[in-house]
Amino acid sequence: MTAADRVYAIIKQRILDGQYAAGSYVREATIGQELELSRTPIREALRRLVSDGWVEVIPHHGARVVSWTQRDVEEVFELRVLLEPQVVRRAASRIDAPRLDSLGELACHMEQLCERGDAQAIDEIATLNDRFHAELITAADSPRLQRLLEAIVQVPVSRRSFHHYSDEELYGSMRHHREIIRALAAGDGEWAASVMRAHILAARAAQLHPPARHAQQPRQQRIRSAR
Amino acid sequence: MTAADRVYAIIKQRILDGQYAAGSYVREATIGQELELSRTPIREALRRLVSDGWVEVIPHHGARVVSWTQRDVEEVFELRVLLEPQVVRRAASRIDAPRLDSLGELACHMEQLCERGDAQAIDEIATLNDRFHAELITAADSPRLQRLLEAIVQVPVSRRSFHHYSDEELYGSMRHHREIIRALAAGDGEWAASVMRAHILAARAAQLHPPARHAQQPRQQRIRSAR
DNA sequence: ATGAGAAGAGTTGTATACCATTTTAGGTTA
DNA sequence: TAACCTAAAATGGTATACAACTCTTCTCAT
Repeated sequence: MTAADRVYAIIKQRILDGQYAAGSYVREATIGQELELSRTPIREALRRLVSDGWVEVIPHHGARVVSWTQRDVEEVFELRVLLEPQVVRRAASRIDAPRLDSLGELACHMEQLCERGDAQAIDEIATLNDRFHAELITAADSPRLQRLLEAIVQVPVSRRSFHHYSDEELYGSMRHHREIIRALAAGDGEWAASVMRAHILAARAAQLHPPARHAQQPRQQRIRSAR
Repeated sequence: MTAADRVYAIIKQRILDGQYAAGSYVREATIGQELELSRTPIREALRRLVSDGWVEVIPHHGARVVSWTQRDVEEVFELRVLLEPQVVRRAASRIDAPRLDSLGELACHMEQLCERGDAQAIDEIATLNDRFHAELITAADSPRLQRLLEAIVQVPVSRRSFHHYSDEELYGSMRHHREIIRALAAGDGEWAASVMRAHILAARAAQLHPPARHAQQPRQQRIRSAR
């Protein structure tokens, strides 16, 4: 692992932690002194962060942590609604039994974590959910599709989205996972794509309209205790 | 504009021109001497070209211009079929009169060039077609959608595709342009998206199955003289 | 008081140098 | 002939010095 790799990981982590706030500048010299490195590896790390969409460079002025507006989030969901169904549409005719089993285990593990329901469990669900989608992308076997999705699905958004979920939304998400697996096992790409589309649209609804949940809170409680 | 930006643009252009053939190596030292620059900006440009998918790096050996397989072309069309309709779906509710006029002029100009039909005219059509799509993307007003399309629509493919067109396919393409404009003028995103989808699928058919044209050559001639 | 313009600080952009690593080609030896 | 060794060539990674640019601030004339 090179110094540039480490710098890349460190800066990215600090952006995720909120240590580097959106809109603030990441100074090459500052990081360099702190990590006792020259500007060269820092620059390379910053360029990679730019191409990954984490920071933007203003020529001769600096690298700024990107700010996410509501509009940005909507744009990403709009594209995910197109691309993620395509992932499973392709995967349906290409996935093999071992990977299906692997998906099943991930779904099972996520469901168990759902039962716990605490904040840490939510975090773990988010991690497993990422792996679930990553498995699907691998099964889809389309490097370009993978690249496009990696380019737009920024972890800070997807990671936090689970915390916005109501119990109903969370369990709905788990049911989607199961149904996607069934559709893939059946080799039915359109079925899988439809479920995935619903899956993404549900995520968007939870992300964009969290206040609506409050009015339904009592009903969710009933559903939760009913399981 | 920095030197690295210029190098990036120059190398990309040379790949498009065919000056740097697929599979050939882009040597840092060679470009550096030619443009009278050090390796630093060249390296930066090459890294960006790698992350944009134009070249690939063989460790310790060099940066090679990527070769396009039939599968790559299919992958790109598969993604364009998803993304380009989304462009006009968005544009339908956002486009203004001046831009509609501009699209009309481009369509008009392309149709005139169709009448000529020589190789140079085809080249000019390809250029105008690129501008047509670029106008649509601007009207769609989605930076991410634009970025994704720029990332996958490698011009060497789209540029040459028109030369594969039969007359029938070429005129069909022109009719698509007109119908897209009509749909946009009507503010009907789904109509526009459907036509665009057909537009891309037609392009794919022309690109992937050029031999099929030969059997129809006489009929095409008739159609051409019939207009 | 206000606007234009210049100077300065701060920051990035580029050149150059150094050594490590790897590949490749060529030559040597058994 | 085949295996091995060696040297050249190219990139990979980093450090350092200097050039160029941007933005701010201060001055000065109106």
